[in-house]
Amino acid sequence: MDKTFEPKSIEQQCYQKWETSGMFKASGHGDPYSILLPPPNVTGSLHMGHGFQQTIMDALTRYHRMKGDNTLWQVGTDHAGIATQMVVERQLNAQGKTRHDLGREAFVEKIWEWKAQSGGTITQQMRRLGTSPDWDREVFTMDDERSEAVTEVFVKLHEEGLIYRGKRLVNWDPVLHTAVSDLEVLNEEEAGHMWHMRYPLADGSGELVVATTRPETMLGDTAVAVHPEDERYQHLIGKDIKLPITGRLIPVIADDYVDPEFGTGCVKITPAHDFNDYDMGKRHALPVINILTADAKINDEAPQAYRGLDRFDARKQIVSDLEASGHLVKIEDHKLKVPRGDRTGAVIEPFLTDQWYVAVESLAKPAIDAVESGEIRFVPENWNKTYYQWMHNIQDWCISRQLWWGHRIPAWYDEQENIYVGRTEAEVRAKHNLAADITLRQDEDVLDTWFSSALWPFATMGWPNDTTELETFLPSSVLVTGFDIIFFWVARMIMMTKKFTGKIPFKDIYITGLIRDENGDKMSKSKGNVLDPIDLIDGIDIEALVSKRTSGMMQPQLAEKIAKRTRKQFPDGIQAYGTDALRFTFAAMASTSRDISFDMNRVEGYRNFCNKIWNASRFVLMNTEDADTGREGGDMELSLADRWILAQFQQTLKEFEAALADYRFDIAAQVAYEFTWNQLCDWYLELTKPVLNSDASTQAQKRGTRHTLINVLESTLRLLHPFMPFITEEIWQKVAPLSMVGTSGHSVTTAAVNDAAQQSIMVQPFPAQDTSLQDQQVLSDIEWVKRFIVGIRNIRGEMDISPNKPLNALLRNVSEQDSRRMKAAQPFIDRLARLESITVLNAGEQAPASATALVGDMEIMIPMAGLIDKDAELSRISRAMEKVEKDVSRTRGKLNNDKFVSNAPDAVIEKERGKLDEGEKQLAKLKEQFETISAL
RNA sequence: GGACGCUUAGCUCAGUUGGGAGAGCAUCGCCCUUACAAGGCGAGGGUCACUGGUUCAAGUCCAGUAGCGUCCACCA
Repeated sequence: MDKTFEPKSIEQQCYQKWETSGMFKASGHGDPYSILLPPPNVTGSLHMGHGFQQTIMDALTRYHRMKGDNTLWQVGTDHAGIATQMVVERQLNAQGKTRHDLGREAFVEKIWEWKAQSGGTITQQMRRLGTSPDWDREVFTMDDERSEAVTEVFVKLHEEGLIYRGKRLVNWDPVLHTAVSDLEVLNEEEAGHMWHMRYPLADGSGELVVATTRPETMLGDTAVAVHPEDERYQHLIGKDIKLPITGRLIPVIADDYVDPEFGTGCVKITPAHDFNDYDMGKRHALPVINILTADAKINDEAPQAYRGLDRFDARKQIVSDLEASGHLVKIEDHKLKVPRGDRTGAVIEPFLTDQWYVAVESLAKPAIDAVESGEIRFVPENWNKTYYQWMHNIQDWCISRQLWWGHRIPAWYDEQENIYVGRTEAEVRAKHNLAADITLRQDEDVLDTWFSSALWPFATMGWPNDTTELETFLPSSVLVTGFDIIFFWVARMIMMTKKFTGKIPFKDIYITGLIRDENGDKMSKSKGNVLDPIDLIDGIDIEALVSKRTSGMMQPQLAEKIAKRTRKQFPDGIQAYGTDALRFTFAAMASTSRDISFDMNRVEGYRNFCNKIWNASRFVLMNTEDADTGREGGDMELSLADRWILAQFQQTLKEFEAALADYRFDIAAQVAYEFTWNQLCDWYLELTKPVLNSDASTQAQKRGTRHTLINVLESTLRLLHPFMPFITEEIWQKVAPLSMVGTSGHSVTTAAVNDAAQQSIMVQPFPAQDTSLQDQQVLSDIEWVKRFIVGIRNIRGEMDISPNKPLNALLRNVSEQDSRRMKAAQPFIDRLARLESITVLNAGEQAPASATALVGDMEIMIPMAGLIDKDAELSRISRAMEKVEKDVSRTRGKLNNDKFVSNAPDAVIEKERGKLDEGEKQLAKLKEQFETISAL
């Protein structure tokens, strides 16, 4: 084995072996365990959020597969209507063309070409991440079967009256020329103005002043509203206003929606261009005058002078015209929420159009019940509040989009605009007895992408057909996703899956945090702080990184700043850390917090961890290859250390599995890391050396230690495998033949998997918990040994004694237990503390001036002669005394408190008493030492 | 306006049903000891945001304050 771990050399070939051998398939036996991959955009590429969530899903998948479950990770991609259409449109624009130049059919053809070309990117990147979904079951939201499901759901909901077509105000994106749902509109506070405008009464008897943030909409005003009890305006209610510029007459109406305190207390009402005004218009039967075109220019309803102007140019014009005619009272600065499309950033216009809607109220009820009853569980739990809050106020869902890329709506119109909904045109004709000479045209619109996503849990399992997969893998075990799509996706899946299968879509919803940059900022192209998981795996030089971050930008003027910052943060580019280090980092960061600042230092730390595993394995292999590890039998004697590491491993295993059951991947990672590095490497490997390297050890002892060494390593690799698939596989290949693997003859592999697959760690059983190995006596014995060794190391460190210099130790106040432990552990102590001799002093025997360490009541003394700096030792002792004193006085205070003694549980009091006793003894000894040394 | 979250070591974060403040990284000292310098051994470092309450006992429970953040709704 090489001296350092080189991830690049093993990962790709290892993955290929896994994939081709069929080990990613559900085994067909055991309890079903399944996870749905939230389908990424088919033409997208992997970002940190994907890497994070997919690591978690893969860890769960690999863990359950090893546990012997019938494990399926269902994979697929999403057509991502708006996003994908925009990408291809932008490519066309670069050639000076628009999609309209091509026409719908040719444009859609172009998108399919783009999909064919770049559609594999993200799934290839998932492979780099080591994910293990069943690739043979990969689906696409617009493939034939998923499209069939979409049509089926649409038609059925329509038959039940739960999908309807209606003319309403919608959120209109004037750049995309499509309606979007409420969720796709972002309301950000922006600086704007409030214009106060004079509206004269038609009879010339006076005027009122309205305040508005959108003066241009006055062209479509059809009323002015005041509060019914507003005394200032009582006399005006019912009168007519003569609208400036257009000269139209509009009434003054009373409606308690108006807040008399705000603005002037008079509100201009524009039903066609404001949601609240629209409602009020309905209440008062006001006319609805639409003044905008689909690209948000003034239309022909307005006076000639304004026609064709963009709404913001029209605003300027109208304000200046009102000012000229004396109708403008004042302009105030005003902060307001501006609605913008989440894709385009364009200001969204409320716009009156015909759209398709899902009536969600009846679907929401069972979906709420499913969470309230506990059938579906959010993790962390408090996300259910977010869910309830939205579900209880849910509005009908606008599902039609005026795009070309997506599922075409299965509705047809005849020449009289009658609507027919059906699976196909033929079905529609048959059902409604429409003669062949009646021309039908299909609805031009496509469905919201989230409509097909909502069907994911059952559409991926073959619905509407009755399949064994539906029976076996629905509901899935857990959904792993971010809180940003609870409404978009999670809620809608619950509604649709309940509706069409009667089942819940998944049992647990594990909501991950959002990965942010090292400053806690969201990663975005325009901020130039995006990290690509693949770059962390393979590394990237600074020039490539800068050009990646600054190319294809929407705002090229930011490029320079971004380049500068990038060069500062990564002067030497990014190192290649490898997949396992990245995955382990993701796992270790998956705590309960909702924002996760990604810290490059941690990746480096976990890369070092990989190297640690690598080198520990080298050590084990050096000592077990070509040696007798007990695989073929033979006498074995396990040392104290051997039994200790087995007990420690069991403890770790238990905590690890408990953490996974709670989706606490951070704890699981922490526990595994701590065991591997701080127990296995720092102590156990060192403790094997005295056995293996000593001529005094018997064959049985050496065999026992080698046996333990190789098998604990083998088990540890299996423990770590769900997080670190590659390095564990690579090492396991060398370790397994020396260990007991295969000798007991059981494996979780499916019968369909070929023999080569048997040679993989990923289909080995996960380590089994075995309480008989959790020997408390052994654990505390080694605890004692560690304290002994650390005590001496401590003296060395403080006294600047070289670790190489052999020392002679004296012991005083040695109990029977101490003697027993000494006997069992002396070779360990001699080696690790580098002692030349250990002498036990008899009671009353005079000790020379020494530096001292305490292990319980026992004193370890290193005679000072020629070694020790007196002042240093004195300051060391007084520091120790201070610590103990602080503890003792606090404990004594507690025990002197009657209320504590009478109220606290006995166990707690006992513990405190023991602590006090121990502390006082220690203090006495420290004092004695201090005096001895002072006297020198 | 409503809901939710955060504030613990220089940095990034853990801290279960209340019972002796932890990890990684960074810092300081010693060490190329035959697995590993991407390493070993040791050390220093915290008024747990603030105020009050409950309790024998509060980082942990309750109330309030301040700062930061997210989501939802929205007054033209």
